[in-house]
Amino acid sequence: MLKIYNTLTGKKEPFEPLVPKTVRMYVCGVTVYDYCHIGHARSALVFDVIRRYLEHSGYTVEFVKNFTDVDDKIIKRANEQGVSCDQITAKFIQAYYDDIERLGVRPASIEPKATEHMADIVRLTETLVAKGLAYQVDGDVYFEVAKFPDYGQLSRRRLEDLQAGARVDVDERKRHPMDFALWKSSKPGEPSWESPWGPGRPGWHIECSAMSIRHLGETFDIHGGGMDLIFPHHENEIAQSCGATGKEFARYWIHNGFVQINQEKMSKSLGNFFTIREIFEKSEWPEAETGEMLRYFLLATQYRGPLDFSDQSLREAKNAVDGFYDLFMRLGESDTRTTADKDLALTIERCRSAFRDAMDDDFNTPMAIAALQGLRSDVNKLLDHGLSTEWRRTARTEFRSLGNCLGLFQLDRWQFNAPARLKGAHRQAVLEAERQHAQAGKWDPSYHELLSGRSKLPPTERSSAPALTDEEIEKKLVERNEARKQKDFKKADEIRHFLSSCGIIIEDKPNGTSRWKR
RNA sequence: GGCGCCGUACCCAAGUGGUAAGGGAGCAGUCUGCAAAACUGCGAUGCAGCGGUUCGAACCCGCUCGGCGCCUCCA
Repeated sequence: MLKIYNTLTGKKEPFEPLVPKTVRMYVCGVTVYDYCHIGHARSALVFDVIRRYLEHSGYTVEFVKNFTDVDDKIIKRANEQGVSCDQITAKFIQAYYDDIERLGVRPASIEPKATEHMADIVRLTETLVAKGLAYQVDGDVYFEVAKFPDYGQLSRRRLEDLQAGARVDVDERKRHPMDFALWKSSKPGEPSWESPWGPGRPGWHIECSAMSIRHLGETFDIHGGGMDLIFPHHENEIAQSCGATGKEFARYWIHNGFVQINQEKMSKSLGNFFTIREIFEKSEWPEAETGEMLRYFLLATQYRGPLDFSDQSLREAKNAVDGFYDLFMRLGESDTRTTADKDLALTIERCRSAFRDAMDDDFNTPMAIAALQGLRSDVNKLLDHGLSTEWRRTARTEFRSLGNCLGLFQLDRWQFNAPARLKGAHRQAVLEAERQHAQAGKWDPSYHELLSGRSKLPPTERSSAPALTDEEIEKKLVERNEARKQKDFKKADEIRHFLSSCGIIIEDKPNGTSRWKR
């Protein structure tokens, strides 16, 4: 039984959708005026995983995630850059897709834009005015919070506690300081739409009410977003939507915690800000591996808690994922032994059950990952005892299936954290091999720093090392194993060190053959 | 001033009343020509501190300390 922590009640509650087997879910996407940072990534990822798990659990998920493409910040940005609002929003919507795709976030079922729902927005505003919950002042329309008795239920605030005007000047025309704009008259040069109150544009919150009601109905199951949206955004959405329809709006409210840097919220004013594309640009690993590493990192913390971002945590995540792909490599090899075959089914069943328990408990991804780690360890043991090719395939399939809920373990090839794994005498030998290559002018010696333990995400210098093709590597491997057979270990080691200095790790198998990895 | 969150081993991180999951890093060992992988073992008598409730508390209550967020735009 799935339980979800509901912000509205402050409790974990059993989840029962309004319509059996179907979940209708709305998530506040982004306001498109800038590149996405890791915080946006976390939010997108959290709800992507929730959606995936609901589907895995047998639900059909109608998942709506919006773009807010009319907004003060967009107008401001457009004016700064001397371009139109459309140009700004088009650019950053595309950037959003680019970034989020690299993280393996699946597109929502419907991704509506505010600008495409003006009729809905105007109609909703008219309804609120007609019901006496909103009033017009000049060309603006405000929602009157005092007319909505439940105002503050989501954020657990009383109207009297809200010290409006403490940090910003109160508009004298408003009846209550907390009244908020549904419709704003537009100044010359600003984007505007016709309305009964004159040309204008929607306020910040109304578009989400309009779009969610349009695509999911007046009452739906899940509404989500970042913690910071609880107030005022979601509070106001509830007031508008319930006020207009007289019905319950969203039934379960889910909010994800912040990404922090050194215990502080990321923000532009603090300058502690990482965009998604920045992470990819700085990563020393290929795109797919970087995406999965980031994903693992973001899911290794429960979605409601704060999450501190650091290079070290990111590297730890990479190492952890490497461990899984080490296993997948073994699972890809054939074996005729069958000793452990009979135990695999039970092992898998245990993991499935633990995984389900974890995810059912308010999407506890760290616990779910622990279950997968358990399976990794168990399967490695079975592999030592002897697992047939067929059952190896079964095990790999299981990792794919469960991993798919988290968006992990879908890759066929994986580039390992090779240089970081080298230790001791071997590392010295590799450094020496590399030094010789550098002297011979083969590649940039700055690669040294990569090998000798760097602490920051380095600029990608790997590209300056000789890139060997698979065929070249295979050829070297044959050469080396021939040497080993002849007991010419000096030559064998030279080849090993050469390959290591190119970022290739060789692992010898008991039968005299070897596997390699990047 | 109001509302709320966080503090668990070297690091990350579960656990929210029944006697501290998991991972990463580290150390030791098995295996191995070397190396890597894998496996085995080690690692918090204690969960910021102090009180209280309880047969029993990391979990409940109170206070204190430290850090953070929201109340203006923000994932």
